[in-house]
Amino acid sequence: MKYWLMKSEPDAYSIEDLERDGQEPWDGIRNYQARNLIRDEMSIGDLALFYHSNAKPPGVVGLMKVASEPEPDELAFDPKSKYFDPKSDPEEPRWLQRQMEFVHRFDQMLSLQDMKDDPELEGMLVLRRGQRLSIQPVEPEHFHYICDQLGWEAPDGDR
DNA sequence: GCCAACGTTGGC
DNA sequence: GCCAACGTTGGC
Repeated sequence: MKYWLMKSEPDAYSIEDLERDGQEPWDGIRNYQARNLIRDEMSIGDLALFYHSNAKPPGVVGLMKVASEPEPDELAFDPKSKYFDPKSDPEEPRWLQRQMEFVHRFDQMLSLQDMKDDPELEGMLVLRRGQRLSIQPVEPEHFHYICDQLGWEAPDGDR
């Protein structure tokens, strides 16, 4: 199993929204590096940290898991969508999404500042200045450490 | 609102 | 293939 960190602006889609919806297509990815990760590297059942970006403060707020194989991102075909991409051919979709399933909302957020202040989390991509990738791989040690900090115990088999 | 860090585009 | 211009992300 691999571990991920996935960003969303809470104004657009928050952990509260995912808790309510249960499952949501993670669409609107328009970066090739992120697309390649969801296409090639993710597997069903992988766990992801839900990260609120552009928030006050930004940070990790919950957990979700990958709940589908890659699917075409239909927004790319919709001229009315802000994610419309005329270069994405429905016969060979350029942009992909995964269904993401709600797992847990932490009682407390682990803010970006908290993470920067913790030497245990040194090296995490999200801490790199100017790092904009909206889907990032997370080291298992970092993932489990964060869950421990937030009082969430992984089910048997997750570690 | 500012700006650093990139990714993308397009002229050449 | 190079690179300048431009656009976006996202912390602050």
